[in-house]
Amino acid sequence: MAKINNCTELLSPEACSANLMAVGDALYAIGGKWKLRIIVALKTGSKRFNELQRSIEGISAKALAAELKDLELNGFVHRRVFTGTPVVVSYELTEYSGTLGEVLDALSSWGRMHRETIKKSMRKHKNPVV
Amino acid sequence: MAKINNCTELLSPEACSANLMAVGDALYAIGGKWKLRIIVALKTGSKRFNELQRSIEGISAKALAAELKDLELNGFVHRRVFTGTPVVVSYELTEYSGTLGEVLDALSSWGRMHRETIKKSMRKHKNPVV
DNA sequence: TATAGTGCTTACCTTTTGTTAAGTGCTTAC
DNA sequence: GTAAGCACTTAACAAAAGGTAAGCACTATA
Repeated sequence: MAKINNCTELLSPEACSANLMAVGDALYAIGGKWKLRIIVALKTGSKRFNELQRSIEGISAKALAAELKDLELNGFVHRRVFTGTPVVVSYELTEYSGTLGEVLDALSSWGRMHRETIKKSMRKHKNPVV
Repeated sequence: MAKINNCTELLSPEACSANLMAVGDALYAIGGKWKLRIIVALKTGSKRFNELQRSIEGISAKALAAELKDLELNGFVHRRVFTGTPVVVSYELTEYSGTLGEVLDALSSWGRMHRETIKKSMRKHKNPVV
């Protein structure tokens, strides 16, 4: 009610366009449907291809392969091949992907909060969809 | 070198799938190419439609209109109509979009850092593209 | 002998996302 | 009188993203 909220702090136009560029850069690198999910999934430690696919609901082999290539190219993920039978390939986060810590924390805690908010507003409207 | 980095802190599988869900929820609400940029652009205060379009490089009127509708429906943006000639419509952030503060801060500071990293690695490889 | 698991790749197709260009109806500025 | 600005909307189209199903070459299991 009488709470001072962040959105009342106005940004200067210069700070705004600098932020727009920074957010644009970030989205360019880690935007899209899958990249952040893959990184989150790898936070439990290294995973093999099929293991990853099983832990990320809804991703196809094609999408996973393409995203992993991209993430490797951009230095977020390290691909390690164990020759043997069968050949095993494991993926793990690089040190650089550790710089995403704050982003991931902010995003996941916001996601949790948002889900609660939605649930509450559904109860309020007595409209229990699904 | 000997720095302890975040990515060595492993998550338990349960925490991981909870995080996957939370990040998924967040991406569902604010993912995509434009939503966060629009919110950032509105952090300078309310803006009219064409003003917004000018400040967000590359967005078309159709995309902007669609995203604004979505943002309004989900409670991030408030649409205010001033009847008169010509009719003026202004968009501003709601209090709820203030909850995205940490996400936006984390994302934009990471974006800045990432741009510097890329620039440095380009200098290192003596490959000054563009 | 057949099935499933290993890590992908390929061809084909659908869905999503986005663009451009035009138009609407009204007004003010040149 | 004509152009431009206001806030969009629509149609037609193109590009990007992503899904499905099959296949590869091999092995362990039933």
